[in-house]
Amino acid sequence: MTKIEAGSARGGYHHGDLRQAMITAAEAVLAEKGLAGFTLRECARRAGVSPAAPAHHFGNLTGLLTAIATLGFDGLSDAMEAAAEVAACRANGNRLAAICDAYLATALDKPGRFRVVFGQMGLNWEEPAFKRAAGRAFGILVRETRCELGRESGDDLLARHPPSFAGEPDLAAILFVWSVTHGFTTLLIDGQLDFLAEEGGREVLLGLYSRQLVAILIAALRTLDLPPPEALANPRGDG
Amino acid sequence: MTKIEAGSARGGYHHGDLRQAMITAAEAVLAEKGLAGFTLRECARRAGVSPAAPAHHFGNLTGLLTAIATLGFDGLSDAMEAAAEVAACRANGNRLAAICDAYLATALDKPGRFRVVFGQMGLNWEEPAFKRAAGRAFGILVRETRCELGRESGDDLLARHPPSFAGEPDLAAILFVWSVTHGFTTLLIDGQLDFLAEEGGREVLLGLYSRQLVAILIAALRTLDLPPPEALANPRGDG
DNA sequence: TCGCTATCTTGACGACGTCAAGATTGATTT
DNA sequence: AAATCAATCTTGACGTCGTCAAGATAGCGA
Repeated sequence: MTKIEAGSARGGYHHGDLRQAMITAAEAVLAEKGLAGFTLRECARRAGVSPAAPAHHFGNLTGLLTAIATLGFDGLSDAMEAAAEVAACRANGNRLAAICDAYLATALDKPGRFRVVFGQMGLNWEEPAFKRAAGRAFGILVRETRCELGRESGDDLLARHPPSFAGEPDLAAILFVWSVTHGFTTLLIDGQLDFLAEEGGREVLLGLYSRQLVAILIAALRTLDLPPPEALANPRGDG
Repeated sequence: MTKIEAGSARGGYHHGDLRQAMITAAEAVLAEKGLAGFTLRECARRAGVSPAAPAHHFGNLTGLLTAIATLGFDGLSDAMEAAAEVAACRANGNRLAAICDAYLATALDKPGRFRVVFGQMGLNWEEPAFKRAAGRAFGILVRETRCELGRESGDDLLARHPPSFAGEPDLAAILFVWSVTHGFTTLLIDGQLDFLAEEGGREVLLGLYSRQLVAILIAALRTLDLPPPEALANPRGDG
């Protein structure tokens, strides 16, 4: 249960730092029971507080989930930055590949938190801290994808107000990278690939992802050398 | 509300075809309120039946969701088969690209149903009908990916008992296709890309997916010409 | 016609998120 | 130092949820 000592911080009526205690409890619940068993009342119980107390700090359940999701985006950003840094120091290391690996690793490390971020629980996208965290994570993806494509790190896409990516030539590549990474991660996390790994466990799939899928992704970005987008326009002929 | 006429089929105490009525009601609820507002009681209400009635047909909420998910997989399979058929008849049509488009289109057409299939609601994977439907959908993906790769449609991967894909050389390509498609679909459905489409709406992103992302995917499969897997082994040099 | 069994209702249980009203306390002001 | 105030937390309640046990109903075969 990992019950936080009841009424911690300051022994009595007032908790002292309930906001942090709630977040800690929430992460513990997510780690133990996953998103399915996640409950506001349970988190309040672990924080040693009545069910109505968190309302003053988070408004409602959505507020708490948004706070968790903010942590999730920040954790994702930190992991990606660290992985890119390590890869950059290694000979033949690839920053973008490292980021893709870090994305999956982060999700596997804290699946519940990942599901809060990218699930369908309805977060508060107007929360400034949350918006900032999400923008940072996406910004890393944008930067590293363009770096891999050999682009100069000219204008920061996220700095535009409003962020209009309509004419951005690299947007397709960026979303391609994100789609592969997020798609595989989601499929694996949600158990959709379990029927493939009955004997070998998840290690086989992890290796497949890290060694083959990401390799295909990187190779595709390199060999195709996408823009100008006219070169890609309708090679399928069914439009 | 689209309330089904109370106690339909046969006017009285017994409904007559409650199972189908519940599924119909469930799909209506999903279409109107989405997965968030989905409730067993609400479905029973629309079917004109008490909250405990569905238990005899579905066991519990998971059973109803599994039935919906089975429909979801079947709808996905039907859409992919039809799209592939159409693409095959067109000059320069690409079956795999058509399948990727159909995947996204199906999800956009019935987002609630899609979220039941691929969400984290906990389905009953032991249900034979559900397993069969899921296997059919995955089989289509396998078949079309191998077709695109120029493989002979030799052994049916899904026919193996148990289905061991460990040594399957095309598995990476198959999962790559699924990851791209599922990843973009999930990101779009769950609103993660909304901040990109403030002015252009979703049409811009749809066009980007259909014309560029899928094109990159197909081109990658063609140019890379993956196996033997040794050719791909560790081109990143960080393993 | 008589049961038998599947089907559906009723009533209840505990758990959930949330709200209104009241209690408590730390901080600010006088 | 005393008084005041705003923030914080509790209590109790409301409606809704999924699920269960027990009883009512009705289609169906013997």
